[in-house]
Amino acid sequence: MITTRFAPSPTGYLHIGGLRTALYSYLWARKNSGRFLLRIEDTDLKRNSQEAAEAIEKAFKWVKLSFDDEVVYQSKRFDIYKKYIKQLLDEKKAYYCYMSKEELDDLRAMQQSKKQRPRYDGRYRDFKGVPPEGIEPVVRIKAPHDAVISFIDGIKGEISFKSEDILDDFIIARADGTPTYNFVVAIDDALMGITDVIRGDDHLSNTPKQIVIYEALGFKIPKFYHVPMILNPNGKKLSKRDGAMDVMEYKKMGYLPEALLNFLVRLGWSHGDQEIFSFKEMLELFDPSNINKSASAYNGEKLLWLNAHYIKNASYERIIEELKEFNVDIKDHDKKEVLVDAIRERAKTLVEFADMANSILKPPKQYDQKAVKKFISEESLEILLKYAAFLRIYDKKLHLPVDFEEATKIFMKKHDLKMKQLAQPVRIAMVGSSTSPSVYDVLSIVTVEGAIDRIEKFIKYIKG
RNA sequence: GGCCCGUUCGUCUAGCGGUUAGGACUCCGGCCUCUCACGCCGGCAACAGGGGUUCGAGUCCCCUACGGGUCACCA
Repeated sequence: MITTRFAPSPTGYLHIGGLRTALYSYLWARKNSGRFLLRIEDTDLKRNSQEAAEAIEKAFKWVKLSFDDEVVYQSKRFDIYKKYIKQLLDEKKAYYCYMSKEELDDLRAMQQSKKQRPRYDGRYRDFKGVPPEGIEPVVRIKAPHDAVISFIDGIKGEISFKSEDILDDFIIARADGTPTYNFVVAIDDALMGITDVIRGDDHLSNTPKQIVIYEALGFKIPKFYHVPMILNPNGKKLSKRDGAMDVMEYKKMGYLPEALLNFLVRLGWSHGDQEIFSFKEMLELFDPSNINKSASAYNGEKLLWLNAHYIKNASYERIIEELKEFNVDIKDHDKKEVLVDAIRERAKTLVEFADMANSILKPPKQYDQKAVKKFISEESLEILLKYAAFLRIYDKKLHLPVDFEEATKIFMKKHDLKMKQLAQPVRIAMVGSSTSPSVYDVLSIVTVEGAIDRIEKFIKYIKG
């Protein structure tokens, strides 16, 4: 069975890079009928994690990714880590180091001045003497000396490090007794039964350290997949300054979660030429072995296009429900289907959708001056007046867009008018601008009574 | 700086020794049309550079350049 995990440190929100690796982990586990777990990496007691963890879970709820089992908080597992620290100490695989922070800093400074790689010199590795007074020791692990640590990365292939290049006897427990990151990650991944670790490739160089822990403790080493980072549109590292790092921001901006997920799954992964993936298809087709080796730049245009696609194809119920979040409630409107269909082809986000809906639902507060100048004349006002009178006669028979279309054709024929001559003035009177969905759709939603009101109001405005 | 990883249109990518290097987004034309969109048709646009290996290289190897990651008693 495959078990994967998402292990964020609680920084306050879930960002899109995190969501992507989480999605990959989720897909891979669920595709194989395995488990997908959440672990909060909050060993640094200075930070508060409860709120952050809740924010993260809220974001996952929005995109409908779910976790198995209980959420694991590292801050609640210190007893477990202590046990393993003791074990390593007892087995002489780790040792107390009494070097003070100042001494360490001095050592590092000296090494750097000699252009050497800063590293612990192992002075307490085989220390047998009397420990210095007044120093709380840290615990260091005995890292192998002349070894090559290599593993097969599921994305990048074989990766190997020489221990002399990257390893020293790194700290596994701080002076205050709390364990450090690379130590707890290895322990938790092992104890939680994680078989496949899918994470950002910024962790690539942590991997050999974690392998040292796995080996010291006799744990089975999982399969690693190091996913390349997401870059901003300029090809630089994605940061808060690029905006919309927080997944929940996308909700506020009117994105559908399936669009975000589709966007993210395709960023760095592909299945031939396919662009659109339903959740079911992702589950069927995803395989981490064809994740790209190189970083991908974030391209908002494509996300917008995907969002438009999902809006176009969403059910009425879905859109009506989503629109409530943006203060548009058309659940009881008798022309709600006409309205949704009129807008779904035009709106790229739910925010735009709501704006467009309001522009039809509510009488215009102002009229676009350019449009008025271009399309409104004495003659067109005359036409509008006649059209209003005409609509009044047909009143009871006009409901659906086709009703308006048929009636309007009669009107145009009677007055020898072209569609263009009528449509633009009507449009301006209805919504205040020269762009909108089909006038028949608008008329149907506005109703005859509303249309007459708007025409009268518009004429009053022009004359007045 | 050491170590590690990467490099196909502007962007996301297909390609797994023989292709007119394909698709998608963006952009530009055209069609449709009551406007705006949608849709449809068409177009612009790429193998970082240099050496090898091979009958043949975007695909394999090496070097260079460029980009990124990482080197904590942070995670």
